[in-house]
Amino acid sequence: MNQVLEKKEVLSEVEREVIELFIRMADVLNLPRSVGEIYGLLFISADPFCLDDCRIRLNISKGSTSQGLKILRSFGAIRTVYIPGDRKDHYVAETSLRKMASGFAGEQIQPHVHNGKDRIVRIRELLDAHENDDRDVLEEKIDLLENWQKRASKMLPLILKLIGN
Amino acid sequence: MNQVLEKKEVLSEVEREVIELFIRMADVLNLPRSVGEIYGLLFISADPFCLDDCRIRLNISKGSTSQGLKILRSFGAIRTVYIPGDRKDHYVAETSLRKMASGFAGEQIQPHVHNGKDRIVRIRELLDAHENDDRDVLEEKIDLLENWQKRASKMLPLILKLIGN
DNA sequence: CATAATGTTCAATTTATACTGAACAAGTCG
DNA sequence: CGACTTGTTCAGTATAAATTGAACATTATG
Repeated sequence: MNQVLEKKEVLSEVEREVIELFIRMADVLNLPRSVGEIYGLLFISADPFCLDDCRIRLNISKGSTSQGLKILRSFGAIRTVYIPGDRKDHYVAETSLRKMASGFAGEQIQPHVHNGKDRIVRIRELLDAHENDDRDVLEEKIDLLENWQKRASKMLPLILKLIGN
Repeated sequence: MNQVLEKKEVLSEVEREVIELFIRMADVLNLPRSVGEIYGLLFISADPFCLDDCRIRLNISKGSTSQGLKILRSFGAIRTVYIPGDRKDHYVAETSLRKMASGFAGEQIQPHVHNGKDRIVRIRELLDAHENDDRDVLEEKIDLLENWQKRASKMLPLILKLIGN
């Protein structure tokens, strides 16, 4: 019976609009569309949804839904709620901007920043090793790069502070 | 003769590394790879380069180069320098983080924020028009959305201030 | 233990995006 | 003016990324 009814669960216009808003946000943040869809659905819904609820209402695949939930979990944009007597995981949207932003920063931004730092070190090594005609000019550029890098590192926590609660 | 020599201009290891760094940055910022390549090349080079200089050294197409320079110009990441007796435009990388960030914010972020604001207004209209069973809950969610939107709007200039010079 | 429920993984596919290069202005020079 | 230089545009193509769906692992349940 459940299988037959799957298609019936349909989104209201408001729900569709909200989800579209989050699709755009996901795009800006370089996240898959499906992540935006899922978060949007959970955000606008009153009750916790399980994987299949999301899959059916958004009409996306099991794989996408699983991946999307995983990503959302990874930076704390959703959390699970326990529902007695149900084996499935149920999710609700986290609504603390602070939490999500810091999760996102830690998961999706920090790695890049860190990677960049490593790369600059590597570049400096290359520069020191090689005998180069215009080393001074290059050296200055790398200094500038490093300066940016350091500023970026200091900015991140500061921005999170700014966001407040 | 120029055509024959085109291929000779080759990138040093340091140049290649720096360019790769900017390719990564471009990726984080959701910009085409070629934009990162071009900026990286201009950043690390001592002299102004014209479109063809970039194209040849990076071994990318004319179209990509033209588009890439256009994007970089659009948010002030590069500027032209006049070279007497040369009809071509010559570019150098802008190195003021402040300038670039505010250009980027204005060109690539603000439109999305603005678009989001419009969308929220639309959603509120929908909600007011429609007779809905759980309007109160939805209303609350939209309030929250609007709150985020407003905070984001206020944050942008604040962050630019933080960046400093 | 066999069956079912739930979620994950991943190769194949689809979709979105960027890149290419040739055609096309627009301007310059002799 | 006619040939050349320079840069833009855009249809076609290539590339990267997300999605699908079926196979799989894991755990529960009778």
